Amino acid sequence: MNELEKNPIIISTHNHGKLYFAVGYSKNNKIVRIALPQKSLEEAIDEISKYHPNYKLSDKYNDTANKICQIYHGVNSDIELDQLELDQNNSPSSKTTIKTPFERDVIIEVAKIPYGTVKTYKEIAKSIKSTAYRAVGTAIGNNPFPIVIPCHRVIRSDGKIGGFRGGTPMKVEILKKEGIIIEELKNGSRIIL
DNA sequence: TCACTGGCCACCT
DNA sequence: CAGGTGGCCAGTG
Repeated sequence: MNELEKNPIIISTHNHGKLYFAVGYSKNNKIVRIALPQKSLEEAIDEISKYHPNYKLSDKYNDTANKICQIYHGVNSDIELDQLELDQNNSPSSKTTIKTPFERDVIIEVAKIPYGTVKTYKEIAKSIKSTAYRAVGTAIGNNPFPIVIPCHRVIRSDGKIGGFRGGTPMKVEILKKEGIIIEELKNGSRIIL
């Protein structure tokens, strides 16, 4: 048990229409986890508390939660990487934010994808000098910072959308809001490059 | 150590 | 284009 384990994280939330957003902060002012939008406040909080059961609610970081909401809705904005806790040694929970160097490399690479553009899982793998395409997908699936780390901008090599923790439809929705043209096919949607 | 499991890829009908 | 198959490779238990 490290010292941080005793300290609760702080969860702030934001509501927009029927969607609830939540963000978890460690004591040293770093984001440790972000929740994809949920249909209720409880669910949004739970998305974070299940990884960090020791938490307190606060409005301290409501502005961040609001910003995450805006990014979700296609506003071209970003949150600096240094606001995120990317060091697995600093995790306030035994369920760490980023578990391995591989995951960290993937997350950092995905962070570089500009607004309104996409990259493939294969390209991400190549960028980090790896051929582990599938592992890249898994790592992105475990991304603790959805929306802020734009995992929705990573698609399959054949142009199809690929998976998303919040469901492929949500991924499609965010991409459309960023201005990406998507054609509907019988067996799923496809990006028009 | 071993057997699985994936937000995948390439190739084949 | 739509399915199916084998092959990858990092994590997990």
